Amino acid sequence: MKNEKKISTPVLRRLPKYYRHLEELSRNGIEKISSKDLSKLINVTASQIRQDLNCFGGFGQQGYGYHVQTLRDNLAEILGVTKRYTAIIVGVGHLGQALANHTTLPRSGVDLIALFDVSPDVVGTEVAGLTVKNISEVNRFCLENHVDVAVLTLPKSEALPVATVLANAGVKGFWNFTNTELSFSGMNVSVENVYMGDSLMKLCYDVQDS
Amino acid sequence: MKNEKKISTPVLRRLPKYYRHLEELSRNGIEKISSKDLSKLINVTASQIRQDLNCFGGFGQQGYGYHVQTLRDNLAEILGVTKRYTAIIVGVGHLGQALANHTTLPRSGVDLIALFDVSPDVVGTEVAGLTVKNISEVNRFCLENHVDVAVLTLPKSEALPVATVLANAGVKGFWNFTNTELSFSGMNVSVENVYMGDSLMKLCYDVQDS
DNA sequence: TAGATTGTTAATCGATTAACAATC
DNA sequence: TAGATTGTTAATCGATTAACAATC
Repeated sequence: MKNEKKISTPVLRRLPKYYRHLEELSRNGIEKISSKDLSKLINVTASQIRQDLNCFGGFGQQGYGYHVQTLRDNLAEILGVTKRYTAIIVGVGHLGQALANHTTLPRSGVDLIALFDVSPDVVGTEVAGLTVKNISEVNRFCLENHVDVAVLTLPKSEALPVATVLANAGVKGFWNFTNTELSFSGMNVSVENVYMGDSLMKLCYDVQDS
Repeated sequence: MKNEKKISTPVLRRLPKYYRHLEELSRNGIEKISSKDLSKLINVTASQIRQDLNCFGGFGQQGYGYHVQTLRDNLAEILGVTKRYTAIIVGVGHLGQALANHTTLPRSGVDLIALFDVSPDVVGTEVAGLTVKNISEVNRFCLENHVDVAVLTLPKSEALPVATVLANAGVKGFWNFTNTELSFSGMNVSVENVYMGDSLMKLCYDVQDS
């Protein structure tokens, strides 16, 4: 749908960061910013910022810099944050509940429309304004409703079987907190893994001999 | 304290992944594995696995492969997972509570010893077996107790000021969930940022035109 | 016009992959 | 010994940085 030039992952991973900072600048009423000033602010070289942004076209103006609001809006557009997505959370433990109540989902344009769990202790309770459904209903739910994204916050062992069901029922993206390598051969499904434990281990490594 | 050869970040970031999989292999009673087989399992080239591991010394054996348990133990040692760390959580909202109750901390050898918050609704309540303390006590607490790591799950605006206090009180590592660029000039403090929102945006990007 | 700063090309750097000799 | 697979060097690839001409 967009510019057919393939964007590299490193570039893509930096876009949200740019967007975050531009949002803040915009909120603070800053009108323009040069790649040099932005560079200082976010710890990325000016050269890289310009290089990255130019993957998507010339958003700046020579001799002036970048118009903050315009650039922010363009990034929002590119990232697809302006679109609406629907999501379900599968596994309503502590983490699932936290994400249900967090601002992260809505801030990316993602509407939470249902939560699922196995445990009778949780099913039927209300979380983030929604009644938690039984996992047994998840397949039908996804077939009957358009679900873009599934947030996987369930036990490791259940991750792959459940995700397979969901992918077959039309779910296009998985936000995966289960520390499992998911793979859907040739199914045009996106997976974004969040390995919180890995991040903590890296921190422990850094801390241990300091 | 360890081999002085500086290890590159990309390598370091893969180690937890290796460790995770070796743990699982070990749990499943697998005794040996070749870089080739491991490669298939975790989606990293065999060449890279060997290259990475050799940063730390020869853990394998020609013609045989790697002894799973030995390699796992070595990685645990390198990552520092066998050591004990103490941690506090600052900001006991949904995410803070989730992390307090999660297995992530203990699995890296991190003991949660205190939680802090500002809100009178939360202070004094019990979370994960600990009574939430008032944030006003955090400075003294860190001076009086050895605190290795602070988990930052508080509002963005409070992140930097609070972290500065903590760093001055001897905290060596920050597991930062606040979407803020923390920086401590020349203070030998490690920061590990978890940008969950960025990850979700990347997912939205991938999903949008599929 | 002069100054600033982009867009973009070229140079550098580092990370990944390939290849193979060493060796179990 | 022959087969397998590592440890390690060399080749490739890609990403980052530097430089500068274009231009506002």
